[in-house]
Amino acid sequence: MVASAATVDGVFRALSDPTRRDVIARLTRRPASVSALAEPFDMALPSLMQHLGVLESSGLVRSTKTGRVRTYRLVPKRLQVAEHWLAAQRDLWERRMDQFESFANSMESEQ
Amino acid sequence: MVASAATVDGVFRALSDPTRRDVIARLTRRPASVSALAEPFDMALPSLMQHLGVLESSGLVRSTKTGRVRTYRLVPKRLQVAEHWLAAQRDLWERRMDQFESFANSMESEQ
DNA sequence: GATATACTAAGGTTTTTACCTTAGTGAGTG
DNA sequence: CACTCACTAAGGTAAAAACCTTAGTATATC
Repeated sequence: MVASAATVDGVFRALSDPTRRDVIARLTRRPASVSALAEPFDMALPSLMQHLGVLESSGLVRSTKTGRVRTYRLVPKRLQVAEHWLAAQRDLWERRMDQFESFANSMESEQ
Repeated sequence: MVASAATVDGVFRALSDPTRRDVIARLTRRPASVSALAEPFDMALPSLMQHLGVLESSGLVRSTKTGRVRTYRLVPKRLQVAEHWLAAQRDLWERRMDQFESFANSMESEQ
């Protein structure tokens, strides 16, 4: 389950904006309509909708329209794309630290 | 240990580019000079250096110069800024699932 | 059926990004 | 001390991002 570079790009890019992270954080709690999501921001509605577009095209969020209300919900699986990439780096880093430690230990035991 | 929005922005932004993620991945293994980092890319050196600048100003990476060689190394702690944000979302999401489950269970037991 | 509500479409501006080229500078090397 | 090597400085271009305003278009509601 290795996400393509473009997918990872999109996810990290989407998360690099504080407005969008705030939207994600709120959708983590519950689904919400466009206007509910827009309410706390001092921003024109179309601007916020652009952010929603970025989130949706990154796959972090999905929306459906019922009547005149469009409801957004989180796609938690998509957050894993970022989590996995970070976990892979951590793993490598820890291996490196282990190597370094065993090297340091072998130096010590040779004295 | 809550990172400021600007800090989180910078980290996610830095990770949103495949060239920069590749640099990070390589620095996770070992420190490297500018030219070593640039070598695999089909990109003019100054362009790659711009990426290194972005990484360094996000705090994900640190550099020191010895003689004419500048060496870059990872700052693994900075990756945690992203990990922590994601973990917080996962935590909230899981709480929500728990609530949903206990709600579903209580519905069931009322039948 | 008029009015309000919840988006959506279109298009404009400013800033930032991601590249480039060309031209240095300072540190090693023969 | 000329030359190469590893960066660095400066500045230029094209595309994308993040806002905005203004003007729709469907649903609901009275």
